[in-house]
Amino acid sequence: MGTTKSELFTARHNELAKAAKVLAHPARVAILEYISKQDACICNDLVDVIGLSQPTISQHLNEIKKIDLLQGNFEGKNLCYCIDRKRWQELQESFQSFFNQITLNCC
Amino acid sequence: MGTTKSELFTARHNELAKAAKVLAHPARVAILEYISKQDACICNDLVDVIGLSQPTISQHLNEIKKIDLLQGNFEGKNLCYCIDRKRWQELQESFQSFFNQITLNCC
DNA sequence: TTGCTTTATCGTAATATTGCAATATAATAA
DNA sequence: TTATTATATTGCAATATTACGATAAAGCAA
Repeated sequence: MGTTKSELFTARHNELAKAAKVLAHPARVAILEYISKQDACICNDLVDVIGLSQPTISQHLNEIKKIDLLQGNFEGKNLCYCIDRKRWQELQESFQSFFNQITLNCC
Repeated sequence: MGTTKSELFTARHNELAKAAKVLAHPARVAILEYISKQDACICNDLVDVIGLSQPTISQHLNEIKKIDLLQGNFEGKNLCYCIDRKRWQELQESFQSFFNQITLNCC
């Protein structure tokens, strides 16, 4: 118990849920918003901008990376994180088509 | 520890995260999709359709209710759950504007 | 009334998430 | 070489989530 029974659901449902899980923390929403507005991003900025500790920020970045939303390139000692636009768009379309499928209402 | 530090984030970020959290479980995605396609919905259907126990379904419905996405009316002994279209649209717009705000990319 | 059906709630176990101090790693700067 | 800086990883504590059996509540059917 305590574990999601993923085997009961379709791949599409599991994937949407997985993406939503990443957005299910305000820090990650804020991080994504911040990165999306920078033309260069250094993680250490994030510690100041977000207000969580460096390990915690690093952990959140990792969650975002897991769904392939981040491209990260080391530029010397600095790490430049960017949004993977293609993946971003994919997710956008997933959410969009989920929200668009409402048709009928009985009440 | 273990608790999200909501006070660090804007209301908008917290609210988007809260909505995302509801979508962050495939059962709830499936439930919402199912309800949205019915013109009448009885919870007991969901137990068969989803494949989780009745208490678990009831719990998931409660999570969805918490963000005001469901209207529920008892019709005799049966409970008719419906999507609250207005709220649904609100959330759709929140996600849409979040995904639309990507502007620059450094990589 | 008794029994049946439907949904909600309680209690609890298993697992996941959040957060951070401490530490490790790896590159640059002096 | 020895700092210094930036990021990642480890380990752990606190809390949250997921799931379900048992039970309660509330209506209908007989």
